[in-house]
Amino acid sequence: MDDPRPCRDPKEQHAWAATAAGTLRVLEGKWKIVIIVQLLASDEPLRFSELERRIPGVTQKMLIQQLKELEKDGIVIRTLYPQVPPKVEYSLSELGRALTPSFQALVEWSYLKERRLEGCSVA
Amino acid sequence: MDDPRPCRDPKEQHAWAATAAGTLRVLEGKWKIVIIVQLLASDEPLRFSELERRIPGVTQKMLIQQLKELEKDGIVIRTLYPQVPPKVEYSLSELGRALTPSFQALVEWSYLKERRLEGCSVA
DNA sequence: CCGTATCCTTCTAGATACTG
DNA sequence: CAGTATCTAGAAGGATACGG
Repeated sequence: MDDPRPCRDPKEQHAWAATAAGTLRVLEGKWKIVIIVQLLASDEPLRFSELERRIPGVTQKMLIQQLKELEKDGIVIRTLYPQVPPKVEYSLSELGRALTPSFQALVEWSYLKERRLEGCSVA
Repeated sequence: MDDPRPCRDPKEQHAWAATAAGTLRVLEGKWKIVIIVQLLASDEPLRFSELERRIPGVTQKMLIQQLKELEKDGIVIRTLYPQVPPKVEYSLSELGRALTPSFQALVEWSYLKERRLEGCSVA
């Protein structure tokens, strides 16, 4: 495994850590990870109601709130079709899709952690 | 880039998203990412005071709180040297170090995002 | 040096009801 | 269908003081 550190100079490391942590704060929020994973897992853009259906337990308020923040941060794209009844689709931006490798790695890690918790052989 | 989805069956995708999101909740908390990045960036275990010094803005209370949770979740290891004055070192467990690829990818993504924000050529 | 204990503020999330 | 508007409870975070 490669050295994760872009630089060994302590002051640079510090700046690096701070930047990373700051940027990653856009992923904070109880439902953002699930939303992104659902959009990653889907071939096509998802309608608001479809997201709501796929994310059990979320309320409309929370869903719209987190989607708005993700949109503001340039991660998801909202497309409104001016129809009656209204139709809105959400998809990942290029920046959002660039999260793919990170999420792949995190999902693998989550499997590792789950295996550790259960202490059993899922494989 | 590979398909991030472990399975195309919708029901499996749902379970996958839920599991991942649940597990990743152990990374929630204002200071956990910074703590992990600092420990990843360091060759050696870090003393409590050293972490405090490297994470500007954190209070003792928050630092110890987040460290305790990370320890409870099996990500960091606390080692107490029974001396006077006391010495405590924190390091990453095997599970913690397994976060390396994820964090590498996330840090790269954060660079991408920052470049996007600045609209300039860092490279 | 490495924490605990208290108090206080802010932020988050959820329930519920309503609208173009 | 896809939201908005209020209200409220609780969690998270922070300031400060103290202790082994």
